[in-house]
Amino acid sequence: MFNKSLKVDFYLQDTLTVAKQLLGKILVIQKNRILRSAKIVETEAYIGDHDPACHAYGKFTNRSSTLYEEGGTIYVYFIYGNHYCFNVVTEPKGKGCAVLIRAVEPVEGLDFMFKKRGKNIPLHNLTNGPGKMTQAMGIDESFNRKNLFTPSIYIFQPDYQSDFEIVTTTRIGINVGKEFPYRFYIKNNPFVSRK
DNA sequence: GACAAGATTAGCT
DNA sequence: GCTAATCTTGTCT
Repeated sequence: MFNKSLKVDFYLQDTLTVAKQLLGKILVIQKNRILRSAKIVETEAYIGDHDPACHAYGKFTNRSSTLYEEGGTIYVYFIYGNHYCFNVVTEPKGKGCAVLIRAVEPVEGLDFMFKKRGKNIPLHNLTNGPGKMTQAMGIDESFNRKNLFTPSIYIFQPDYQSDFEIVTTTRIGINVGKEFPYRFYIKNNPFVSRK
């Protein structure tokens, strides 16, 4: 399976292109001998050079330094005292761009996910939000600055996939840069965080 | 060293 | 729909 991993060229593309093309792809994590995988159903783009909501906008800090790495690097940060957010760095080194994975549809490792999220929650609440999907998949700060080209974490295009429609909207939970239509999700997918 | 804000979530009304 | 919880990061002193 690992040999199907997306190559660095995919992540070096324009950030909006990557954000849209990540929909339908499968994120795989194998850590502590437990495999879990999920289909990406919702993403948001953050673009350093003109986007005030991006952590890399107008500044190079300790936290945002990861965003200036080459496309395919993983950027994980802690927010609101409770949650991790999982991002994929895009474009060539030095650009400061990334795609936030906001929601996924569980494929493998459901036992692991329910154990992490709580045994009695409804299936559709397992991974339908940026903090929820990191908790379910077991993503924490130890993944920050790693890349998506290792057997322990990677993304691939499944062989068979039914067609889907992409919905484009503005992003959620931010106070600046609200006007940019940089959020994308798979229409009618029950794991999308919000309509 | 202090302080405010934040790419969220769960729980209650 | 509204709000508390919770703590890291960046900025200013």
